[in-house]
Amino acid sequence: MIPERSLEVLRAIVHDYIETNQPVGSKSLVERHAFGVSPATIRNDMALLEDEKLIVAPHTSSGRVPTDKGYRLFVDRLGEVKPLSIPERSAIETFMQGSADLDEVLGRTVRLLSQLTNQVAMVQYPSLERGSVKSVELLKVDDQQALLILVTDISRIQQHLIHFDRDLDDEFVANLRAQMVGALQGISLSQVATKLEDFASKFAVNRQGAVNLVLDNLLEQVDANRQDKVILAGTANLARREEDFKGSISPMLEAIEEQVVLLKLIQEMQAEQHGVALRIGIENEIEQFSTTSVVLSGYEKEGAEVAKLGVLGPTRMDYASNIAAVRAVSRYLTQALGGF
Amino acid sequence: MIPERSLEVLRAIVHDYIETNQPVGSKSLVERHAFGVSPATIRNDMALLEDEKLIVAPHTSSGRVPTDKGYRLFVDRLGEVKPLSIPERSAIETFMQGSADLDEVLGRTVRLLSQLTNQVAMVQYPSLERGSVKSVELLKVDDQQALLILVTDISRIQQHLIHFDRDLDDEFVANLRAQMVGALQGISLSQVATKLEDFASKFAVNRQGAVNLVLDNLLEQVDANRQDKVILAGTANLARREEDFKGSISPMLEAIEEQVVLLKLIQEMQAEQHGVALRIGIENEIEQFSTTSVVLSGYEKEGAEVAKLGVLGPTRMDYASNIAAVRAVSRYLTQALGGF
DNA sequence: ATTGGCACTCAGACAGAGCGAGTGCTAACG
DNA sequence: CGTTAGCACTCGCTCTGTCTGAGTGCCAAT
Repeated sequence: MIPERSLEVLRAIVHDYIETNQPVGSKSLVERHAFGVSPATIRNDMALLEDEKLIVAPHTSSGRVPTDKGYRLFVDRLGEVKPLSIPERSAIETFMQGSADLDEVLGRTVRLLSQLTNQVAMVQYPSLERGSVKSVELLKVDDQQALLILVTDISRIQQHLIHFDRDLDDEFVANLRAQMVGALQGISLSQVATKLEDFASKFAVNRQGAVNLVLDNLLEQVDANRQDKVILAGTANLARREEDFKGSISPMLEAIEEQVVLLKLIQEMQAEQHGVALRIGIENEIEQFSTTSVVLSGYEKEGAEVAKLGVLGPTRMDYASNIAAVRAVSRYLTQALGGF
Repeated sequence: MIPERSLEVLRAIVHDYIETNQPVGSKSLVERHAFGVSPATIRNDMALLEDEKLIVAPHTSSGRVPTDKGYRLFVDRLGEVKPLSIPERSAIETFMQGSADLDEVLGRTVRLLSQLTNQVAMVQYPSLERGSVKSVELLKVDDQQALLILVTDISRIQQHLIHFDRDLDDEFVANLRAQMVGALQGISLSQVATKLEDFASKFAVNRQGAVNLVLDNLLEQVDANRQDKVILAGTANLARREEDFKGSISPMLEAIEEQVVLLKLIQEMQAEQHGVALRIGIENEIEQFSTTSVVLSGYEKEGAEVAKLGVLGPTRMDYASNIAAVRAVSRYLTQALGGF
């Protein structure tokens, strides 16, 4: 429906606007891109694009700026994904090297991603919905305290110190531990709650208080696994590109600080093409993000997607390279997680 | 040396400027504060204060603004610490309630402090320089992996998963664990390294590789304890008060994201009066913070200061209430830590 | 020491002019 | 019929000049 050349014009507008941050006019357009036609012709095309709400003029008789819809068309049909440069690739590789535990890997990943894109980067912790219990431990630390440890199969380890109101005896601790291991080892996290229902009844009545205390803690840890978490890096990049956001950036900073908001956002977004999910400006239902775009991609562990990672920045962003970066980093992360 | 009334004038200037964010002039000053003298008199006093570099006129013939030196004199000699309001106190108390482990307590604390002050709040993790080993555990997780756990007396718990290149046998693990517990339990963190020097030689030669792997991990954890960490909240408050910062806020956001910079800052600052350390504007040697003030206070565990907490904001901040808030929160935190 | 008076300064608000980039329309062209 | 040149027009910017008001410093009088 929209003629080929008009689409080329749109591509050129998006390109130039991202580069210069100025509304782009017909004349400069023909100067910078060899269209082989005159400005007047381009103007006709631009009028068409404006009718389609793909571009808009900030004020009468100024150049045009892509709308959210324009960006959308651009990424869906026009933007090739820029492959990463060699230095970028090697940066990723050195960054990922020699990381040990999950926290560290994810921490590095998020910083890497923010450096690569100059945007705010976010990495969601693996959801352990489908995870399973690898091992449970109960360690007596001193007379009234014990450490409960839960290791899941994605090598996430959590521990929690439990205070008892009576002294613990070794035998009881050992017994309780053995029972828990027996009941839980290998089962999936979602089944833990049901599996533990009658658990306390196996113990002497005067012990049940302590047993339940431990079980409550355990369930809390399982729940903490289910309830996701996001880490961020590069918040300063928001401020650096403040001109790109209409109003002030403080509502956005606030929203970003709210885990809940971010998680909701991440939850809602589903991958489109290239295995990448993208929301542009107003497409985000969240009001604070109406001038930002979000690029997300899932990453995997043992063939199954466990969580997402991506960047958040102004709608006027370099989609081609950001999408490429997010995709590449998610692949490297998947690869790194394979090692666990 | 500076007459009493001139100091009163300075106090009034600081007060009004903090409130209005406008350079304050002689006329409005006599209107808002019952000095009982005419504007002309105040002008003489202001000229004096200007000679002393306590205030400065942004441009010829405008009102005056306190200099960093002026703020300094203000807090040192003039500002009474505002006691917190009842709602504020109860907010602190409910906030602190029902927190379990250290991470959670500190997390709540930092958010509380940022809400209370409307500034960027920071809480340093307890330095374990003087901490000691409460217990060490080594748990076999599967054939080739074991979990090394270090519990210190401030109830900070760290764990790390170790991969071995050969299968582990239970006996070896139990033995190694017992040896480590025997050697380390109760000794201070700073002594761990020396204590372990000859440790590996007690084991069979073909085991020493594995032993050293574990020991290296352990030392790493001890080191991680020494190397401090800071958590932040309320970064959005920076953006909200952007007018207060000369240039852009992005260099500051960057500096804040750099743990190293913050830690250096915290390290350098020493408590002055009221048990609170204060750096105003240019007093911070760190360039990015030359338009910000930092209020810090130590918090304690078992009578000894273990780390610091505080806020960071524009030099034009309400020192009286911020100092009060930092002090109060640090006390409540000290109290909360007593429970561990 | 304090005060009233006065001349002076300067940032900020306001208005008008000129510029220039860019547009939409129309008529001519291949 | 798509393309183009020409042209009148629009409107945001920038520059300039003017005015205003808050505020100052100084001086002579109290």
